[in-house]
Amino acid sequence: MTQRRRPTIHEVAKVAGVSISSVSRALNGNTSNADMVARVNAAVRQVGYVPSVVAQSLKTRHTGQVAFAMEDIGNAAYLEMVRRIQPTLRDEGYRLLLHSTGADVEDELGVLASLSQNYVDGLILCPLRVTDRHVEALRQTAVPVVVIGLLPDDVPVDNVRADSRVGAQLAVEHLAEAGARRIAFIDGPLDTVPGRARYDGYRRGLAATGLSDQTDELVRFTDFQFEAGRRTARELLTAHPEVDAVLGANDLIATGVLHALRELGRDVPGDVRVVGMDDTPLAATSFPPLSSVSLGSADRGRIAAELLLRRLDGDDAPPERVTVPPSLTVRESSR
Amino acid sequence: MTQRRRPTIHEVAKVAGVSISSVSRALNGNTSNADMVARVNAAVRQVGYVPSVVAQSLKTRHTGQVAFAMEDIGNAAYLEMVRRIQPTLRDEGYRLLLHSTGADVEDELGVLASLSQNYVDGLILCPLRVTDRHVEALRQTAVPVVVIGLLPDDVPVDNVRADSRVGAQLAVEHLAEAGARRIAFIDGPLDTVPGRARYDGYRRGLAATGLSDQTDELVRFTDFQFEAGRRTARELLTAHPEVDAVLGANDLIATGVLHALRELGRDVPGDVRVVGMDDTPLAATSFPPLSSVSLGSADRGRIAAELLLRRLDGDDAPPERVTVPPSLTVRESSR
DNA sequence: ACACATCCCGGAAACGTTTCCCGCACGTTC
DNA sequence: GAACGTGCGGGAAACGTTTCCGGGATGTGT
Repeated sequence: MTQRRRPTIHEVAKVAGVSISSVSRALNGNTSNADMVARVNAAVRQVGYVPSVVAQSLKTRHTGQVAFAMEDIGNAAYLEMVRRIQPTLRDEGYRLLLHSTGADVEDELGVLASLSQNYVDGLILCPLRVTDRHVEALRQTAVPVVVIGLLPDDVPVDNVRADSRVGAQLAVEHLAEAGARRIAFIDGPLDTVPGRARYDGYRRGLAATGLSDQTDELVRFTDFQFEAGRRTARELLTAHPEVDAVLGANDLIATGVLHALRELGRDVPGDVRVVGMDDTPLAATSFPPLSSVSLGSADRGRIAAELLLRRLDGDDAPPERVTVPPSLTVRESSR
Repeated sequence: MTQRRRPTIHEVAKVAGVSISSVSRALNGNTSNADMVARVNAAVRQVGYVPSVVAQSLKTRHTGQVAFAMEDIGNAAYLEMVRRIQPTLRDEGYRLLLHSTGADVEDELGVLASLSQNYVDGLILCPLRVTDRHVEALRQTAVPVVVIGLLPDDVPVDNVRADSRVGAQLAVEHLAEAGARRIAFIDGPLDTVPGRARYDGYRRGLAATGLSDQTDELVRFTDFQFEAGRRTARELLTAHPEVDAVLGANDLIATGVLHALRELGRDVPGDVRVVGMDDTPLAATSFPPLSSVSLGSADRGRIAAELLLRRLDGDDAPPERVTVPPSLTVRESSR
């Protein structure tokens, strides 16, 4: 554990018998003298030189780092995004900084503010809510930002979004097509962006399938969690035994629904069909395997990373907006 | 989007009418002159100054960054770790860099090597396997490293480990106590660290409960995945219908086992009891809810972060080894 | 053979901080 | 009132790179 100081470019230069400028040029491929390159490389190996990225960053004004900020990496959708963002960035030589904001809007704004400390070259942000202060901060960031999620039209920032409204509609249409007539919906909180969009999609789905005489008596709002889904489904199905299909606003809720149905002795999909949303790994492992609407989390992550990379590459085209279409994966729970 | 250059400490100094040294001192709390502090702060606000962490890093020789490297963040155990590591580090002002190595040992070594680029102050590493080259690299890292997982005794590095051997043994003893006599085991690959340890624990559990006359005919090795578990369980249970309990080497495998049993028309836990390992969220949402051995992923993450923070704080006590004890959560699948 | 363009390499500045060192003003003590 | 210690603030060096610039050597065309 000898803490000898790391060799610098100066030692390399001395050993190779050249100037530090030449070392720098040789290492960065800005020289055509093959002999020089060979000598420098030999010296580098001899002294065990590794460039200091910090010094490089100071000089070149970019860090090779990108941050991804979201509420909680434990959320399956964000997890899928990270899994795609990281390799995409790494292939281009960028490191990924992870920032879980918790449900804290202040913290989210803090991330945006801290960008001017310039330890990152760019940011991918999944905001919980977009407040005026977000918009303000987004307008004047020092580095490129890509936002995943809904964003007002006039914010000049690259934007990748899912279409969970269409996704929910898709699910309702699928259920109706399979013969369901009393389609219940267990949503998350209505004052969240996805909660609202999914509710709208549900209503549109009913309208599109001629079931819109149905009032909201089959709709419940709760948390995007397993237990919440289970409890809520139990109440709903006890009060409305005529329900023949349930859409859960995410896979956790839908899995809770499956449990509730089992407890109530109802067969899935025989008595009641169930569809979830997000198409997380949970959908395939639940019983019965859960039909689920994929909102393309992985794709959104990849696209966001690609958009950001383009910006980092100097592209200054106008901000782009990409909407990833949802797709339904039908499994046994609604077959 | 005016790309005005960010103000530096020099502008602040000019506006405040003091030297840059004084600005630095005032900002870092190294001055006792309250008036000076006030003037500097005013100037900072006026010009909108934010210190460059890169320049600070170059000068102070630490970056405020810590890396966490593991195989795949998609793995629930690693995910739990990250969820604890990140806040723990953040509370002390450190940022977290995420590095998924994929199943690539070279990449893992690359992470270790890149530490000498000193863009991080420390590393938390979950190695897949520990080769001689790992040991060598770990001996001479430039920054503190904490390894989560098994590590040879003579590697002078802080180490946090689970005891998955005892964990597996715990599960077997629990199953035996509940009345099981023919306890099968579906393990991951035997040439992985956890695969080996869990197999050993399984054998010890059989020995401890007087079932060790049982040969390995009830043991299978496959991947740590859902489909693998399902397929393997189907084969195993077809060949050995007398099996009255199955231990899955992780929750994914065990969930696969639950599906297989349902397909074969066997009741859980009536005909066959099932226990998984890792106690991931999946255990609570599967049907029936899965008993599972927690290996304390979250705790391991937290402890690793705390150990690292101590090192970063300058503690040079001898390397520490912490073993987190497993604990069994009994749910319906083995009740 | 001379002028000129071209190419390489070394010196030095710059990136934006922190911190060492020193001079100076001030307060204290005799 | 002079000598001394104390403390505060400014100048400058340093962290480790990249890159601009200029000088010398080399090559080419007439």
